[in-house]
Amino acid sequence: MDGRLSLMDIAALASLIADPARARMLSALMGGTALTATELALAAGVAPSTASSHLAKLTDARLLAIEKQGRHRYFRLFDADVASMLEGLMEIATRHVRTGPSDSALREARVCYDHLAGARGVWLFENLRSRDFLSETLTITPLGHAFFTRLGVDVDALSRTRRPLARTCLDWSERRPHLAGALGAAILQRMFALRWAQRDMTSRAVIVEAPFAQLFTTLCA
Amino acid sequence: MDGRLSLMDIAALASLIADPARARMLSALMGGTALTATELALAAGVAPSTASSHLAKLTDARLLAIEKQGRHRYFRLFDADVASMLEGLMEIATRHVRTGPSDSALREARVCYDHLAGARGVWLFENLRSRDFLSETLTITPLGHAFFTRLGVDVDALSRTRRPLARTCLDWSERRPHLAGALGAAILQRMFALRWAQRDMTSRAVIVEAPFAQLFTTLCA
DNA sequence: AACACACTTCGACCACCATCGAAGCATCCG
DNA sequence: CGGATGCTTCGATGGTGGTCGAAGTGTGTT
Repeated sequence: MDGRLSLMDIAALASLIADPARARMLSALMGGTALTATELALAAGVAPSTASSHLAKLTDARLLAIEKQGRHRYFRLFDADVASMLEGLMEIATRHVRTGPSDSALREARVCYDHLAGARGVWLFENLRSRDFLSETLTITPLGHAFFTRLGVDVDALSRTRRPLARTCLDWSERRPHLAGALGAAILQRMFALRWAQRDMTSRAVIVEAPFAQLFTTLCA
Repeated sequence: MDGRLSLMDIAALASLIADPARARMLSALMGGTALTATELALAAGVAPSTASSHLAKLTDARLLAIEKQGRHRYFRLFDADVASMLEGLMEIATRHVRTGPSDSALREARVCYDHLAGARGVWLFENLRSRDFLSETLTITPLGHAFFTRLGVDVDALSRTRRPLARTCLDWSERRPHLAGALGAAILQRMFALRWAQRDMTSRAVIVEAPFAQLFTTLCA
């Protein structure tokens, strides 16, 4: 609303997340896809008017960003840092819970904002590192450039964007890093396009096709 | 209270942090030193009875741990993961605030739970990496082992503890990683012992002595 | 044994804010 | 130019939870 950048303390930020309806909205948006106000109202289980009030607050605080499109307003997480902060909260919130069967799929593979997380995400990152496609400082090596191009990722186009190319993000289920940033997002997109994986429509889970590891390894050669 | 591990959702966790008094307590404990209930009541600006109620909730949720000592009860952050989660919140909460003069000391050097953060913390970590004292997977190299021993850190003793030896922690002011884990904590301890740095008693700030970088470099040789 | 100190429990009070429905705007469609 | 859809604003309501002081419990001190 007001254009000024708001000074926020940690309590004010936490109170935004502390409301169950808002938390459900944020969780829904952790999937990375932008959703309309109506969809978010449904996800949160509140009336449209209530949802509207919540969304205004989250947008004001720059936790969410709006993309207007026709008569729809699509809400998404403001950026990957917000997603990362939310993952950090989840890590603590779920730390004492021993994995129930319900979320085993999430632990296996899930979307973290716009890149791959979970066991498969960590596996992917460690593979890229050990094959020397990514240097220790997370720059793309010549070897990696060739590989990503084979995968269908336009590395040069990515590096022209303002977004950092490769970053790590601590995985709350594996407690080891996985790949984030523009490259992480692009890889997941290619995985979907190549049918190596597909989204579960009802959650953040990603269903990775069985021969994924083999396909990946083949492409490396 | 109850011995069972509580299932918590992200909203419940956030609501614990959302109260201003509790947030002030947590911030005070980010300094790493354990504090008594009375001290925390003072820091939060509430009556002892109110503070007691807050502290019970935070302890129940395993955000805090208690150390009984005589007729005092010392409260501290449960572990480094909790501290890291709080840093993540701070990163988002302060992201649009351009550095006021008041916190320039904090940006320069501060305690993050029990290790060094801020510009000096990031500098330290990058130095240890580039001198190959720490490998890319954050294990201690033979070269590093010798250096840390010279510094007065008993690496072998540290590696016998359950705590991970070296981890990274994203610095909210620098937005690059600094060193956490048992090694990070031990190094800061040695810096205090060697008078390379000293704590500011009123905040998380750390006053690093001017010749620190030179002393450090000399020891590397 | 008596006192002082550190902290907790209890009960009453009050403020904040999430919630809803109804009505108001805005945008697209026929 | 209606009419429908998507979303927001407004006003009223109610519950949750933070707050304090006073009294209670336990632990050292003299």
